[in-house]
Amino acid sequence: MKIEPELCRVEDALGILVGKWKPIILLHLLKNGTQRFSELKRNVPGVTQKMLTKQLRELEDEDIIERVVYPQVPPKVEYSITEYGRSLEPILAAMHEWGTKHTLHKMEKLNQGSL
Amino acid sequence: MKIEPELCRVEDALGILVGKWKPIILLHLLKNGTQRFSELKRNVPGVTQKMLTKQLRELEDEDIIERVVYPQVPPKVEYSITEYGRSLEPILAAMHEWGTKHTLHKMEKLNQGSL
DNA sequence: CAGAATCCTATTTGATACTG
DNA sequence: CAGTATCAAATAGGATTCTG
Repeated sequence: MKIEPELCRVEDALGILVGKWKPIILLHLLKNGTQRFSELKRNVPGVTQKMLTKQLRELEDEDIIERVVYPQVPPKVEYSITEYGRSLEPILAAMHEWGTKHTLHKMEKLNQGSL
Repeated sequence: MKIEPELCRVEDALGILVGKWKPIILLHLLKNGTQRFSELKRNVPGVTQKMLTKQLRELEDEDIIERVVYPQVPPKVEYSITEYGRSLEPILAAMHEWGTKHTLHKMEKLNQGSL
């Protein structure tokens, strides 16, 4: 690698991924494809409607996900990853892989402390 | 890829990288090796002493960077990336690369709007 | 169903002054 | 030089209620 700190664009990707519920939202859309608001709400345990709406809007504003409203009663809104959003997948995968190892790293550290 | 949302460990890496000054701090340490507090302060434009200290401490707590204090007057404290911290480099590189493309993406979007 | 609106708490970041 | 300490501002997150 060679990233010049002055030309750093790390924040662009980071800013999009940051948000308490964004990674899990993205993973669900990546895995399951299109999902309704209520499906996401079920699949993202603990999220409130307000926060789910907010995080979805922010992802939509960045063209990472697409929002389709079906004009009917009761309302139906579907969310899906855009092609552009799918380009974040390698980053999520890399972080997930790192996190898996990180869990081990922390356990080793704890064990050292108790020896 | 195949990340099961239920087993998601994305947050581990994300949590470490999140912080207004952390990416740039890491890039400087990755590029320039060991650096003193005052050097980092110079190299990270706009950061206050308080925030620099805080972000460095958090990275240190996660074993991403190492802090070495030389017991002398005036004080001298050096920071460097740990081997473990260096394992984050591919993630930073991936985000930087994505961010570079993202800049182009945004420009295209703006151009579309003005056509 | 998929939200919008309001109110509230918690966390993050920053400005400034002080210190061994 | 490399911090601490204090206070204030900004942002993120959450609980609850209401609605087409």
